[in-house]
Formats: sequence, structure tokens, C-alpha cells
Amino acid sequence: MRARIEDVAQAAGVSMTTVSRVFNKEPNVREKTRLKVEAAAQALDYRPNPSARSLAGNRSYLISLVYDDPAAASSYIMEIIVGMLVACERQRYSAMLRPLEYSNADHVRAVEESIAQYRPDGLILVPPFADDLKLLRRLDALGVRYATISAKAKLGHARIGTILDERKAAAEMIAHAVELGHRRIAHIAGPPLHGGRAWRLAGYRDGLRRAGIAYDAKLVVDGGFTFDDGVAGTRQLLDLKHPPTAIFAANDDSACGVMHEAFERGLRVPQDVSVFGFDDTPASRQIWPSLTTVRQPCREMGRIAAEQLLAAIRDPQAGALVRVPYELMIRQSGGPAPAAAKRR
Amino acid sequence: MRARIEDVAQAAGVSMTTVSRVFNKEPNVREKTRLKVEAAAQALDYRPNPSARSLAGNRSYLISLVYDDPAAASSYIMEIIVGMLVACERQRYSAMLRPLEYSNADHVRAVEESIAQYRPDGLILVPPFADDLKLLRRLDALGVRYATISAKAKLGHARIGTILDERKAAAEMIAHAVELGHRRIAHIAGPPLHGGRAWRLAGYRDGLRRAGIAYDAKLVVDGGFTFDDGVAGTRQLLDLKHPPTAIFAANDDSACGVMHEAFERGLRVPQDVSVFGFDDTPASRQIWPSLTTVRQPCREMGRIAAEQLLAAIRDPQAGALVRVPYELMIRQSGGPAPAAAKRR
DNA sequence: TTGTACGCGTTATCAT
DNA sequence: ATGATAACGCGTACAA
Repeated sequence: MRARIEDVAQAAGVSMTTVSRVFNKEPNVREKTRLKVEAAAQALDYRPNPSARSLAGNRSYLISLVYDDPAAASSYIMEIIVGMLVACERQRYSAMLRPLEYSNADHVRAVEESIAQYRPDGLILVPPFADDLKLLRRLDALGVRYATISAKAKLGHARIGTILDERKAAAEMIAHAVELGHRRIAHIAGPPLHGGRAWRLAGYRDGLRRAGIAYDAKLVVDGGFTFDDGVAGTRQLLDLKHPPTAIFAANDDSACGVMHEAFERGLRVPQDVSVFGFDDTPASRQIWPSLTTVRQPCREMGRIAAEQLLAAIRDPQAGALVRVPYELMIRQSGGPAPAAAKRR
Repeated sequence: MRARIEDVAQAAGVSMTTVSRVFNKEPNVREKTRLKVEAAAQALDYRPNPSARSLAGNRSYLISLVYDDPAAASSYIMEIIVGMLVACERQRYSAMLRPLEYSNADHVRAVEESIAQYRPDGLILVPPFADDLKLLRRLDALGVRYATISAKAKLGHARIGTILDERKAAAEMIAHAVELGHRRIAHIAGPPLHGGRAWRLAGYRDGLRRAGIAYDAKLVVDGGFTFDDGVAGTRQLLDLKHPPTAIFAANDDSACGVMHEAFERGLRVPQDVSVFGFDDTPASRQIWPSLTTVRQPCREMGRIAAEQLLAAIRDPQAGALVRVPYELMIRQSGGPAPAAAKRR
């Protein structure tokens, strides 16, 4: 049978309480005592029993990642998970995944249900959950701690998590397109409920304004974050009387759709039309031509969000909203604007 | 405070034991009693405390997915996770993720460490872990239950999990290429340790044999499952005096690399060279031209592996190795062999 | 700084 | 078919 705390206490010649103190890094333990305990624990290969710990401590030592199910297989989520796992491991926490269907009307109940069953000590929310005021308010009311990733909502006593200046990133992307000589730059916007939509759209407009290019509503189409949204948006845009020479998609999946539709029409990228994305998914490096896009440090975002959440769990005063850096990844899908278009 | 089993017992006018029996679907409970208990539980919104359950039951109600970290963001793993979660939820189990670096010499210890810490009731292993005899033997010795996905190894008292006839699938892919008129068909093989490498390579040879095409060692290059492996392999193949007219990559990531390198050289796909993959990742639909490949039902595989594992946990006699179907996804990356090549 | 003793909520054992 | 009670292994008041 496995060593218990009692065995360690006996071997070290101290009480169970002292062993507990050592393992939980509590103060008021003499260095010498601690070393004794650690040696005994090592010798017995002792590991605290997580269930017993939870039961006695009235905590689950568990945090839960809530994300939208259709996006369940996106590399965005996967990277966040990996980062989250890193943070959890370091602090003897576990991570749990809750892919829920956001489109279900009762997704708030689904989250509550999940909390009731598994009793996580905290939640990490990504969009669109991170932007759902009804959900956030409910969590606040329930006293459930949470961290958000890329949330537009400004709710909660202590708003914690990570954020990235998507607006500035988008503006920079447009500046890059302008530098390449583009004037007719279109945007396929993200889904209505994501903060990302508003930020990237605002950044797009910022970029145009700074370049002295008038905003043309015809060049902005509603879209989403999927490949098909990119295809549909591109159809609209390329059917225009004066089609754009560059298309900035709301994210990489959508940008792949843009390229797909462009190719379907026999256009070349970037010679005939330049394409820009957002996210830097693995696919953005693998497609041809490789996609110029904005990198979000998803793994770091997951790790940081978890760290801030765990800090807040330990101490309600702790935890912050951490801004993480983006990076423009200049690849091959963006090229000089076609001469013909320039002359128009 | 939350309702405990005692509260439910009192409300229903029965003992705690009976409530426990009802919740665990044990026999020897009168229908009438069960209904009483269920009504009381419903009224009190009672949820069993997982920690208490684990502690008293000496089980963690937790299964762990072990996979290679570099592949952490692959859609293959993501889909498996989703399937696994579905199975767990249905049986009141939790799922935990263990991305470990297989290339680390002590990955067996890393697995043991993870088991010691979190005490999962079972493991799900994917390649290359599923093929690691040393690991499997160690787990057998420790009495740890596990299910494998796509393992070539035939170990364990009760070998359980899922398997797919990759060899037959690969042969079918080659048959498809032959139908398109290809005779010089190359293969970029998978990484040495994966069962997938051997199966897909064997299927490739089967396919050639059936078409009466002599095996040419020059047309088979060592590779791996990454984009870069595809690029490197394609360089070798296209530098050949008699380059192939079709390239069958070990998987989709690698196939993307093949296409990338072909485009770099100014070749057209599929007019100049046809490309075939394996896995049906999301990217295979998004790239241009879309990739002809073999679909593996990863989500189902994850679900089934978890189900078999849970069955085996409950009853050591239970659990089986379930064969799942593949599907040829004919898309645009495969086309008729170039006339010039045919004449050679 | 260290130790004693109780309680966390459930399952398992053994009666009845 | 149902119930009483002792574990399960740890955290935490409280005492020393």
C-alpha cells in the first residue's frame, strides 16, 4: 500500500500536521524540521492523496476551461490547454475541459451544472463565453472565481486573465497592406459576439484612417471565424464592381477560405489579391502561399490566465489582467498591389 | 451549504447506504424506494461529492490521456479528447490530459510519475506511447489498466482500445492513384516508432503489387509526420532523375509539406504531381487544392477507447479491441497522371 | 514552532 | 431489501 501522511510523520518523528505544513509550504516550520520531513517523504515516495486533500480542505484543486464546442478541435484552444496544464502542474492543480455548445440557449445553465458536479475552484473562460455578460454576472453572484482570455466585457470585482491589443494589431496589419501599395482593402469581420470582431474591425478602420483611405462600407462584410465564412465573404467581395486588392480576414481559418475562393476563381495570391489573417495557426504556415498573419501567444495566454486565476483563488486580492504581446508574421500571402488597381 | 447524502437520506426516510445504492445504480433497491430517493435528491439538488466518493471508494473516477507533447496541438489529439470527454461524462468520470515529451529518455518514468500523483483509474495511450513495449510492460507490471489507440503492439492481458486497418486504407489510396493512371508513385514514410509507418508502408507496397507495379526503393523515403518531413522528402523525390508523378505522404501534415515544396518548384498540383495524405485533418479541406486523403474517425476512436477502458475498469473481463472504419476522401489534389510520365 | 483531535462526505462491511 | 458504522487520508481549529 501507498505511504500516507501518517507514515511520513512517523518516519520523520513529527506530527501529521507538520508534514502537512511542509507540503503546503506553510510558514512556521523550522528549516531543520522541513528537511527531515522532506527526506522521509522522499524515502517513502509519499504523494498526498488528492481526494483526501480536497475533502478535508474543502477545495477541489481543480480549474475548468470553458470553451465553445464547435471550436473544440481548434489549435487555438489546444495551445491554451497546454499552457494551462503547465501552470496547474506547477501548483499541484488539475485542469478540466468543458467544451459546451454556446449556441444552446441554456449554456449558462450548462456552466452552472458543470460547476455543481465537479466543483472547480475556478474557471477559465474564452470567447464567446468570456464576453457573455449574463454568464459573468451569474458567476459573480455565485461567487465563482474566473479568469478570462481576450474578453471585451469589463465585469467582476477583480477582472483577471489575459488580453491582447487586437485593435492595434489589426491596425498594424492594415498599415502593412498600405505599405505594399494597397488602397482597396477589404475586411471579413468576425462573429458578432466575439470581442475580437469589434477590436479587429476597429483596428481595420484605424489603419485606413491613418493611411488617409476613406472607409467604404461595401468592403466590409459580415463573417465569422470559419473557413466557410471566408469563402462566403470573398464571394461577395470579388463580385463587387471594384473588387479589393487585399482582404483582411478576421482570423486564419477564414483567411484560408478567402484563399480557397480566390483560387477557385483562377486568381493568384498574392499577385492578384493579397490575403491577411489573424491568429497564426499551424495551417497558416502550411498553406501555399503561407499566410501573413498576427501571432497570438496562445500557450502563454493559457498559462498566464491559469496563473492569475490560481493566484486569485489563493488570495482574493491577487490576480490581474495581463496584457500579452502580439507579433506580425509577414509571410507570402501579402504582395504588392496590382498595378491596374493602383491606377483606378 | 450544499446537500449531502445524509440530507437526502433523511428527506427520503431511508439510510445513507440506500441513497448511495441508488446513485450507483446498484441492484437490490425496490423501485418504490428508488423513486423516493430520486425525488428527494432532485428536490435538494443533491450532487455526490467527487472527492468523498474517490476517497471512500478508493478510486479516482479519472482517466488520463497520454500523448506526445510536440503533437499537443494536432487536431488528431483534439478530436480524440472530445470523444473521450463524451464517454467520461456519460459515466460520471473525469478526463485528464498528459502531454509528455516522448523523446525524453525517461518518458516511462514521466508516465509513472503522473500515475503516482493523480492516480487515474486508467490510461488511454496513443502512438508513439501506444507502441512502446517498455511502457506497456511497466504498466502491466504495475497493474494499471490502459486502452490503446492504433497500437501495433500486442501486449497486455486484455488488449483493449481501437484499431483501424491502415494497411488496407493505404492500399486503397494507391489503387486510387493507379486508377488515375499513375505508375511512378512515391511514398514518404512515417516516423520509425509509429505503427502507422509500418502499416501505411505495407499498404503502399500491397497497392503497387496488386497493380503489377514493381517496387522501387528510390521512390520511398524516410520521413515523419510533420510538415517539414514532407518538404524534405519531396526535395529528395523531385530531385530524382525520374521523379514520381504522385506522392503518397504518411499523413496530412506531411502532405501539406509535399504540396508546399511542389509549389516552390513551380509545379502544379495535381496537373504535374498528385498528392495524397492520411488522417483528414481540417487543414486537408482548407488547403488548395484540397487534399485527397484517408479519414480516420478520431472522435469516435477517442470515445470508444474510453468506453472500453471504463468497461475494463468496472469489470476486468470486459473491454475489447474495436475496429473502426476508415473512409477515402477523394478531393482535388489527385489528378490524372501527366501524359509525359505515362510514356516513359 | 509543534502537536492533538475532530470533521470533511462518501463507500464498504457486516448485520438484520 | 435495507441499515448502522467504521474506514478512507488529509486539513485545520485549538491547545501547548
